[in-house]
Amino acid sequence: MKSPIGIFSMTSQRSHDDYQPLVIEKKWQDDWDKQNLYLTPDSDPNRPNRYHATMLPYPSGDLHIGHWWAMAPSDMLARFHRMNGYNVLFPMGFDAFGLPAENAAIQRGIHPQEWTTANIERMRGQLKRMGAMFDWSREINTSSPDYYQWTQWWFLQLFKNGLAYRTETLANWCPKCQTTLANEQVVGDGICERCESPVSQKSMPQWLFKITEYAEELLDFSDMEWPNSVLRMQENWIGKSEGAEILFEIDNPNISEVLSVFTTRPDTLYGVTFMVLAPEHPLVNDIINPEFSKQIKRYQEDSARVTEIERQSTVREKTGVFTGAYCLNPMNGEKVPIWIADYVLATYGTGAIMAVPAHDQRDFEFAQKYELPIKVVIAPENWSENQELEEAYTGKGNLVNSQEFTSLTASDAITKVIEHVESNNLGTKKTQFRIRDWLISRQRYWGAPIPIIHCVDCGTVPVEENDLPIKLPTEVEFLPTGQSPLSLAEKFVNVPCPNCGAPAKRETDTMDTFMCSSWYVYRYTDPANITLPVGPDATKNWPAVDQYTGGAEHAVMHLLYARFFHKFGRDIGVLRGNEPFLNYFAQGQVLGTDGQRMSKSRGNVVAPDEIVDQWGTDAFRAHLAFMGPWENGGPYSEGIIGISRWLNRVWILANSDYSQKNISSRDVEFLRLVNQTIQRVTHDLGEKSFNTAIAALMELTNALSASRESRDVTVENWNFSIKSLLLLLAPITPHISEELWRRSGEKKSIHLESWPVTDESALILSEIEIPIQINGKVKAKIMVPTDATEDTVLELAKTTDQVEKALAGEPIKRVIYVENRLLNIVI
RNA sequence: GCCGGGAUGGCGGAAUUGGCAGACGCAGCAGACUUAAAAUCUGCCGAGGAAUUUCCUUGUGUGGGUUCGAGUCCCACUCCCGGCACCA
Repeated sequence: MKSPIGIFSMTSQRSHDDYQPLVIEKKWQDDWDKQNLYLTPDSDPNRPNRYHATMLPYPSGDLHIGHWWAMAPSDMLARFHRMNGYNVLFPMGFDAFGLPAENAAIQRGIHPQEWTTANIERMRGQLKRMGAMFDWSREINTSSPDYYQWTQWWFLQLFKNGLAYRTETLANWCPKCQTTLANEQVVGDGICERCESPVSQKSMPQWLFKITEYAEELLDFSDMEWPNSVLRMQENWIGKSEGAEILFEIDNPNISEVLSVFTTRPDTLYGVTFMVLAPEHPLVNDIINPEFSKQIKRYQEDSARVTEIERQSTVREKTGVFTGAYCLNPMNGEKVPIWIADYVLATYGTGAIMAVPAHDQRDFEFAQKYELPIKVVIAPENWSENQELEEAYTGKGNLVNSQEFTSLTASDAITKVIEHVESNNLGTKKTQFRIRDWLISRQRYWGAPIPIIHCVDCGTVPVEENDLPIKLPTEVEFLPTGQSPLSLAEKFVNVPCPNCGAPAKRETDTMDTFMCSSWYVYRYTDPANITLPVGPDATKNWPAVDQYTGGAEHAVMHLLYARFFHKFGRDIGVLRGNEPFLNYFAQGQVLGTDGQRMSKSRGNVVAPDEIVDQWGTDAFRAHLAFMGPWENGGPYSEGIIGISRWLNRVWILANSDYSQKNISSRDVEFLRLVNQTIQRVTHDLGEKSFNTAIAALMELTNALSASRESRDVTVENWNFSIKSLLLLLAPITPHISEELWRRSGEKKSIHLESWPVTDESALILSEIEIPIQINGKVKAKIMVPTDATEDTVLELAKTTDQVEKALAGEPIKRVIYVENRLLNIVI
């Protein structure tokens, strides 16, 4: 592929120079920088604030096409709103802590700090070449002490409010990254979100945040305009179930503990024929009948060896063993055998279930395998007593075999049974969530240290806020050993207890990097604040992000954590409002031209720098925006040549010395098209439909080319159309727009101009072409006055040859006329 | 299994409320300009047919339906993508 740029003939008869994007792009980027064009004031008396943000990049080394795909249209959107009279904040920064820095540093034998700083330098330059309106005065770097001091501050607030706690817990352990992971970071069939290794389980003391405290509120999406798919993902992840916790007495006078289970189907309580505990359930060892202890032990050991992935496989055949113990059904006192089986998860509900094989497929399969009784208590349609089920019946129906509850509908019975157990202290109504607390401990080096000191006498002591930041020591051996690298840094670890002064030890785990990105959008609004992460003036000016953009792969990670942080921040009086991101738009993912994910091994990586070198930033921006709907993503298209041709035509048009040659009546039509284009582009950019906005601009360009040839509109109208075109282009292709704007004699930047307004009166038509259908098939098209009545149109239609022929004297049964749309004659 | 989204020419895609399917662009074909190429400009471009500047038939994943009229609404299904998954 050879670049057409810069090889245009110099001998052409054109009166202007050629379009050289690289030259003008550099020129204007420097100029904008010099005049601080994109510095955003905290407020502006004449322009309401509007906050746009796009997810900040991880400084991996090079800006890749995914960054462009996410950020270039985001910039167009921010610029569009800026031109529409808002004081738009559109900041940029770097999410700089995290494993890749550490891994790269280990590979290259340099410090993660060095690697990160170099990458940020490089990527900042690449971002500047994008020509976006980023306000660089507010740039943040989450790995700088000025920033992570406040990440630590957030930890302390969570700790002081009882929402951060440390506990020995089974955690997801990535053997390759040598660190624990949050549930949200384990993807697919139990693999690490970062390195794609299979994740195992490991028990160790870990710090967690009680995101579960906010589970209910996190399900309230009422203040948010988000894609439905992302809301449903969060909803599924939070996983609310309503039901009851029911208490079963153990049938053994020596045991005082009761067995508690969670069920969403208290209506099926009379159908319980056995109980199942998870193998790890703490009650197992207490209730076990000694005769059975050997096989129970063996089963527990076996299931501990089975990986979490295998255990959660739905196709795996269910296994279990009888404990020899029984409990009593609280409704009727029936003796119910207690089993253990690993299809019951220790980590959900109470880690124990009441099994109702007739109405739960899993219990049904288990009962069949171990020949346990199956008792129907909800009658399927046309079911007769003692008829055996083929599978569990989970549908609606009325209760049978359920004493006083018999013949109630299942949904009524749920309420009645809950009332019954509550009034008899046999259980309570209960809402259960699937979401677990957020595990934030990482046993790696390149993260913010957790500001906690462990003292033998005082226990877990928070660092004084005045002592922040707790700086990450630089002289540390950070090779992954499974042990926190900070634990080897003696100077760091050994400190006096802030409480009693006795020798104590610092916490040596670092924080999950998702903590850094949970609050970063506020820091942009108040980047220099030295007393708070964000001050009250800033939250007043910028209470929330009005428009957030970024990939949906963060649906249940970043986007959920940030909502949790915001609600917590509100509750401690630091933040305003209920949500961090009022509008969120998830752009799709760009793939290689082969439709596969871009990767070096596949050799299908499209390098943005090369494209910019060859075609220019403006062409690349417009090309990305023109490829298709932003939310779809898809294979990268090679067709940037089309955009390049178009911009070249714009260049020629705007540089033309236009003079009118023919007096005509085309001016009305011409102005209509210009105004229609203003209307379409305004609508489309507002809807983030960049591809159709560009199509409309191309149509206008084509029409202008024709008018340039025919030279039959006034100079005034011509100039108006060119200015309109440049203004409409400004958010999409900021550099060529600026160059041509200034060449037209304007002294101020086009990016300080207002968005053009549609002249509605120019859109009014006196005549319109409408199709004439016979039985729904188009037979003719006729011009009619826009205010024509049905009768007029029908008479006009009848006079056309095609309609006359098609009617062939048949009587007209019916006429449908849609004003200014169509006429359909039914015969 | 559950939740969400999708399927339109050779390709990317367009189509306010049910109202002319295929805008805009790529690729392709033909032409103008040119010594030539690039650039620029013009025309053609879903399929089949009539023997062709026009007209007919057909056509938006499949099968039904509603309607004067369906890419769009309803029912059933197939395939693809994303998420969750023994969650009681």
